[in-house]
Amino acid sequence: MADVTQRVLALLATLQTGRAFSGDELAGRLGTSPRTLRRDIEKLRGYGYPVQTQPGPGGYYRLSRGTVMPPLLLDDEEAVAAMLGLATLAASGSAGSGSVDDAAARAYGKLDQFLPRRLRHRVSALRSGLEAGRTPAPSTSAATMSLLAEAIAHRHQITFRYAGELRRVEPYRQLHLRLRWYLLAFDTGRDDWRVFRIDRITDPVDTGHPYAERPLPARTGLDYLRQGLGKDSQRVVLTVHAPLTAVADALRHHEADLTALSADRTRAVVTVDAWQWLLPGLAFLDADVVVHSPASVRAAWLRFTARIT
Amino acid sequence: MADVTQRVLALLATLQTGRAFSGDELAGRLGTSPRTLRRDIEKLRGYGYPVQTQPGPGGYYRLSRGTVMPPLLLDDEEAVAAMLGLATLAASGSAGSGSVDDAAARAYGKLDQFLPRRLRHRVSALRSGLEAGRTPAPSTSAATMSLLAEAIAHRHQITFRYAGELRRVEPYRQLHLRLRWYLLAFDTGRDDWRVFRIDRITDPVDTGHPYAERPLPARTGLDYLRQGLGKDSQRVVLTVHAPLTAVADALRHHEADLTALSADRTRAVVTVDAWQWLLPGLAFLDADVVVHSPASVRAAWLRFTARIT
DNA sequence: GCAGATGTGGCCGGAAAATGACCGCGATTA
DNA sequence: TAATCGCGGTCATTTTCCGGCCACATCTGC
Repeated sequence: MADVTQRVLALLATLQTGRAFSGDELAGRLGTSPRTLRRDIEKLRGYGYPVQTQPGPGGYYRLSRGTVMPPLLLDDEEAVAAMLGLATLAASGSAGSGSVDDAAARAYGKLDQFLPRRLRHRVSALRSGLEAGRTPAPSTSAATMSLLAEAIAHRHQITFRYAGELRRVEPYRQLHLRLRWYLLAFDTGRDDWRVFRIDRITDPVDTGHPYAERPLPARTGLDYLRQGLGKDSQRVVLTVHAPLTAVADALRHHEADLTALSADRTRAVVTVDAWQWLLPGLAFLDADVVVHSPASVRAAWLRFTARIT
Repeated sequence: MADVTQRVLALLATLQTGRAFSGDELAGRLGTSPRTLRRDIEKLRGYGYPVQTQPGPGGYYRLSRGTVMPPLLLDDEEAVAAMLGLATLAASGSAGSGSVDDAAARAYGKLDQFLPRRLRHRVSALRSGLEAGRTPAPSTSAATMSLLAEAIAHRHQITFRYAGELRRVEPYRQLHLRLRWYLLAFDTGRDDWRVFRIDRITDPVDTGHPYAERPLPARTGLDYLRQGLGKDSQRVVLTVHAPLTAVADALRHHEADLTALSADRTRAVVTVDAWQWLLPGLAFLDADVVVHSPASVRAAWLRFTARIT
């Protein structure tokens, strides 16, 4: 890709996903050197796109929210991904009327109308050859998510019923973690931050009442959610003698942070409620495993292995 | 404005209005010569943008999107579902370059370009309020899925490498089950039906060689897959050094037949798909366990304990 | 507080692309 | 039939781009 324009377009498309990317990662994706990437970023800034950066370890580039984009096209892979996304979403949940899975199933049926003609045959081929099994997951209402999104964008307080109680909150983010959707909000009644499961929210109402934005309680909403979910859980550090991809597969149901130590050794930092849940995945993986910390898990682990021999 | 990228971006923005522009007008707006404008248009076409032109008096350039694609097909819920589907898909996987999750992330960033104007603000509100955490999962290549889809649609035999071996198969369905994608195909080498994990398929090639369709081995592909996954269920016999009631509790999720050998020793005959699933229950139980049969499980069990110490 | 990771931007020289001018061609319209 | 307007080849010149290198600033984790 020795074409600046195309590279900048790709850079925009990548940044627009909202994720943060490290310089090396972006340079790798765009097939160019870090130096050139910096120049491209600089160029984007020159055009008025607000690219945030953060130096230091864990540094990143990220596009500020809510900026206007030039028209970007879906390439073939992206079109395929769109279909798959809808297919998998349609397969998760209860298919109740008004649920996102239901809407996804409908959208899945007609998305090809939106795609460039060149891709239509490909997408229809994809559709005719797919079968998706239902993955039981909490079913979320599309209308609720949409209402929440609007309220977040306009900084409007909302009220809703949750576990029988009426709440009034300032909504900040909708978070997706482990197949579930959560709402991060400041609960004006409790005067503190709270995370709600969106599938349990009923009767949401946008009060239209504006609120002043507060700083997030953590660097990102997900960090806060993880902290909360992780209260009762532990970070287990292990080394597995298997390639990263294999480990990712084995631990796909867990919250894991993986690092490749070498081609066939992987360091995993897994957050789990109980170390016992790690066992099946590791057993299926059939690879040597060493637990490093915490000491309590290490001890329990050794005790267990002693007991089952 | 001696900057190609900026000029092309401006050109895109101008054309996005939907109006038709004459070459001279565009060249004037962009402050360049008609020749260069033509080159820019050519470049846009190269990127896939459908720019219509018309020679002769009253000739023009125009972006054809909007007239060709009726953008009113998705209702609000469906648009939301599409975004969520992409966000979910983008969050699952390892984000390797070329994987579907990566493509989904990019598509997620661009989808609003394809929605009716009425929905754009809604979708961009949704996007700016979303954060999705990564769920480590096997990463599937979008290109592979797409190739498989084409082959299925055209009933072409394909070859690919799987676990080191070269296979030649007649592809029938791509199946999604429990966060994984599978290919149901008739393996001409083995002369039988087989299910392959798509993330483990490499070097797929559409041979172009047609095949005659066979009846599926089950009512649906998923049925067959489920049968296959459950085919290996076996009776595992073990002795646990714990009271029967405790064992019953630990194995409550399994199909188990228990006998009290003594007050604190219990014989269990459990039917499971895979012995690995027994591990958490036994680990929570925290008691000595001995596996008696089958021999294969006993061997695997010992192997596992050796590996995790 | 220090070490290391990561973004920043200046500089350099060779390589590559962009530019505008000119031209003949073909399609379209009046 | 003639005028208009997009198309694209060629060419010499100018401009930009690229990647490597470096010194520096900033931030995190220990």
